[in-house]
Amino acid sequence: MSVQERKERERAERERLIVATARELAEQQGWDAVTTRQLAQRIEYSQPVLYSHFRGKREIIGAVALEGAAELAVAVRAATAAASGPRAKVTALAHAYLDFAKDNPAVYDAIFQLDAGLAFAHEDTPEPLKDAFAALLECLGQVAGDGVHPGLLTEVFWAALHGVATLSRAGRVPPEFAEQRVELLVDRLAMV
Amino acid sequence: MSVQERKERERAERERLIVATARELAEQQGWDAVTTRQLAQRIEYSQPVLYSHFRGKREIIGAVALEGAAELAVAVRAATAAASGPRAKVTALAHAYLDFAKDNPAVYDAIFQLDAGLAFAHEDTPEPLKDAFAALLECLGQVAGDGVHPGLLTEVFWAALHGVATLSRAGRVPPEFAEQRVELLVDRLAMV
DNA sequence: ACCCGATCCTAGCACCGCTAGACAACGGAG
DNA sequence: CTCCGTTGTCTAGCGGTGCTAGGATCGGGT
Repeated sequence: MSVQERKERERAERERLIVATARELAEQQGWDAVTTRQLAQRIEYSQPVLYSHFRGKREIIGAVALEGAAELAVAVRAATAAASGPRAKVTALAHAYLDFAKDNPAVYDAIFQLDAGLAFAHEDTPEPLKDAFAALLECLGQVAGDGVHPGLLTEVFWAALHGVATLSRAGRVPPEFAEQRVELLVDRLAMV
Repeated sequence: MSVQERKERERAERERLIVATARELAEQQGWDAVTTRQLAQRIEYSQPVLYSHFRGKREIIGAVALEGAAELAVAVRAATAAASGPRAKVTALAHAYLDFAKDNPAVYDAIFQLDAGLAFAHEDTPEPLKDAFAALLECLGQVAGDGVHPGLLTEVFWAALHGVATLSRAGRVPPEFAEQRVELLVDRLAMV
């Protein structure tokens, strides 16, 4: 059955190629430029090949989103682990989150902005998404303060970060006071 | 010149019809259903007529966005004016904002989510957008606290509201604790 | 009454996501 | 070694999108 195994390996490899190419193209030229024709040409296959791996374009975006969510969780955990003291940890988390959004705008859009057919806040939420939320919760749950549910504070803090991320990237808020905004968020929302 | 005036009036009337129809269709069936063909059919004109009023679809979305921003400003001002005391005013503002987002999802998307080619945070920002921000500033500027720039707090509070609005509408956060989230936001971000 | 400009529509372009059906390549059976 | 059947891939095309060129038609000014 070595033949079949080889084919499966090649197939998995090609699937990774599709996702990586979609991501790369989206970061370079925006998601509008990620058409099935363009994508097929870049991976040097014809369009229908895409549909033998994914049900449609949405599912490709979804794959990029899951990959990105996993990376976001890693980035957040690394940042909080490197900082010492609750306040520094929360500040590091905020920066890690906002930096991820700034450095990977297309991926961030795939996760949160575009409808990639992802379920959230249910038991059938994909693992990477739950894990990304868990990464936030691990840090923020410790600074919720008395009488405040850790999950609730995490949701609100996350929402605030998400708001800052999207509004600043869309130019809806001036970029020069980014640092002060983070400070204000940390000072007031977290009880440290 | 009465003839020319009548024509101008009819033209302005038709422009309003286009915007109103686009908005209605978007709220009913989502922006995806707002195609130039569908829109043209609803106003009982052919497609090219749309392009004699607007440069393209983006500009139509932009018109809906501006209309919505003006309404949002009105709603926020009405809510804060009706409440007495700083804390009640801020809470009312938050509810007015989130209710607007919930009740007019398509319009809210036009303002903040879709790229309608609108400039923000510049001097050439359209008046309704500046005014909507001013409406937030009028209330939140009074609860910034010592040493915090009113504009900065307004931006952060606005971002938090925006985050809550988008994440809850996309089902990325459970709906049952909406009230508690608002309370937490008001309690911590505003100095009241 | 005629002309001419404004106004509107038909038809079409290039692109999109997606799919049916033809075709080739290749492992396994006789 | 040959033939068959499956598996995989491609070409071609469908119905849709935003947008526009060019012709017809209507109506006010002379």
